[in-house]
Amino acid sequence: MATDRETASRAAGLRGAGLRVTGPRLAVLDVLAEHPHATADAVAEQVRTRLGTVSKQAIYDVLAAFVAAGLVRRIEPAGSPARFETRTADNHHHLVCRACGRVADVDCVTGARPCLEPSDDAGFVIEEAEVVFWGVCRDCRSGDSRSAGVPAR
Amino acid sequence: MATDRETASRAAGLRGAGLRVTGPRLAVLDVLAEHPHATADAVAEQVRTRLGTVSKQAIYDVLAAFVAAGLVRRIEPAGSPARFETRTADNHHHLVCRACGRVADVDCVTGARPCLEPSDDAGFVIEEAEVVFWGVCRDCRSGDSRSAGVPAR
DNA sequence: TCGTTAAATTGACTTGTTCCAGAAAAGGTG
DNA sequence: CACCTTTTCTGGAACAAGTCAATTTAACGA
Repeated sequence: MATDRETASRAAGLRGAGLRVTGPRLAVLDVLAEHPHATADAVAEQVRTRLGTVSKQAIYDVLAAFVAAGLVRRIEPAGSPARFETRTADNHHHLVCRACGRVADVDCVTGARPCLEPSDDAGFVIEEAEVVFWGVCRDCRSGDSRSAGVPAR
Repeated sequence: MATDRETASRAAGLRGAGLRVTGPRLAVLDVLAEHPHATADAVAEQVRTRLGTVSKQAIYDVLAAFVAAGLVRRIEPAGSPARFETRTADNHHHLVCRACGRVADVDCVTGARPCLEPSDDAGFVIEEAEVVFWGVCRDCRSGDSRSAGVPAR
């Protein structure tokens, strides 16, 4: 749950991005601050613990608006539903657990976007390099299975 | 369409992987040789031009068997259905067009897998680093829209 | 406080993929 | 060649994630 201070700063952020300030929007930002890399479903669930009934559509709309406004970044590791995070300023990358789907952030090795250049661009104009490190997290190695998180497909 | 020679070598490859040699399997390999990065749907369509009726399930079964045997690699760029390619030996990467979804290969800059190491592994054991370069391909920049390929979502 | 317009609601729908069952057809082995 | 097993078939049903469309509700500037 957010403090008044946090809420005020989020509301300002929304206005700054030209978006109206509404309960669902503040709640989504709050949820993402607490649970980075949450799926749309997980966001909906958490928003509902704060506000009561909120439609699935509202969640998708809010997330889409945030992504369009650059307030939220959407990542979509293979075999996982889309995940959302508020860390957008830097061009960081992700570690994804093959067993449980857990996602962790890694700072970009080189700093500025696109951070990596292809050896041959095949005529493409490159905007961004996305790096995903696939592996197995600590919990899935030791406890094996039934660890927290969504199982990978 | 494959030459007899190609077909023979593919059949040998299947046997080597402990898989039976069947029409649909050879056809899928043939299609993937001609159309790297094809989606399951596109593979099905092309296989049907070669063999007539082939069920969607057969295609999914064949692709899954190939992926399990390491003969085919499955990639899943955000916003696109899964795509399949036969280039599995090297750890190369991909360029994806944000406008039309087209995928192109890029050789790995560093060579051996995992080719990149995270600055902090957060307790994960890293197996592989996947790099996706997002950009806009030549056709989508010039002709704009209606270029070949599947439009990105 | 009012009107404009963005946002939320509801519920059906699409897409990509998987699973299921039983029957038919191949492949490889002896 | 005959047999056993794997693979494929038809066809459907189910799935999860996400989208569309029409209507109602609410934010915020005038």
